[in-house]
Amino acid sequence: MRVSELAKKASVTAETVRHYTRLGLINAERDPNNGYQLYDKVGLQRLHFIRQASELGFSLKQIEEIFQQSDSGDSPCPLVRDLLQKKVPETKFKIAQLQAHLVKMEDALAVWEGMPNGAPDGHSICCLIEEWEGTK
Amino acid sequence: MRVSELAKKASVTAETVRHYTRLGLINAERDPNNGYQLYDKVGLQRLHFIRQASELGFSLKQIEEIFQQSDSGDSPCPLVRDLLQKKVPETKFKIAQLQAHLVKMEDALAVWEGMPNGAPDGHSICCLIEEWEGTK
DNA sequence: CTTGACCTATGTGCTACCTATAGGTTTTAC
DNA sequence: GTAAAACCTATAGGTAGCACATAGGTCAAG
Repeated sequence: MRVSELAKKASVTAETVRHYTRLGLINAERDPNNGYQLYDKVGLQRLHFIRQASELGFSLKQIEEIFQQSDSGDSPCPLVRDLLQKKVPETKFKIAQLQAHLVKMEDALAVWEGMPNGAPDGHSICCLIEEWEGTK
Repeated sequence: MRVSELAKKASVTAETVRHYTRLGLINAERDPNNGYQLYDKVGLQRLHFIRQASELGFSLKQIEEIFQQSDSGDSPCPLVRDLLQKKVPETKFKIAQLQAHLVKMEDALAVWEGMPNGAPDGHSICCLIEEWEGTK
């Protein structure tokens, strides 16, 4: 099958399929007549896999590593477990950061509630930000 | 003062200062002798502002808009309020997504707890991911 | 035989910088 | 006085994961 057909089956754009193909994550053969990319079942399987793994937060680079493992005959499962276990605390950290971030924003908005809009006087840019000390 | 000195005062790298300068967020004069960038108090003030605003989640593009407002003599404060108010729900959404993400990962790890590492058999890549249907 | 849907490769854009290259300048130390 | 260390410059390319635009070739239907 060709890019569009494969793309539809996995609910992604044809560009995405080409992107993965360029990165070597999916193999394709060339139609000798017109140079079109031709994909098979394995391509579809890999595409599904990529999507699943992406959803779990794996980067395309990590997915490439996983493929390399399995292509070279080793079980990638331990690698996958390992990667995921590292990702959990990372994600927790990101969430904590965003939440701190959110608090800062809501805090700033609350503090600004009673403050006037300063006209630019050549000394300050926006009093709202400059007089906000950062709530730690 | 020169890049490095300015950078130190704001605890950023010299490259970051150059980046902001290239984007036109900070103005610098040239030393006619050697072509070095020379910054003044205003540059430092702007740099501090950029960092504060970044911490609040503003993009450099938005910061540029804020500067344009204040440079053209208008108070940027309403713009700042507006931008921040839009940012709050966006951040909440991102947090929710990451949390859903986290749940997926922990879920997967829990399910995999009792599963064996499949050796690649030419049909599956990593049973852990493939047999994981996505917890919706 | 033309139209429209499909395919190709290449290159650019997005964010906020970081790193590398290759070279000129200034300061410090001996 | 000079040589090394520390500093500066510009340009280009890398990062993640595609989306989009360009310019063109291919193919099925009417």
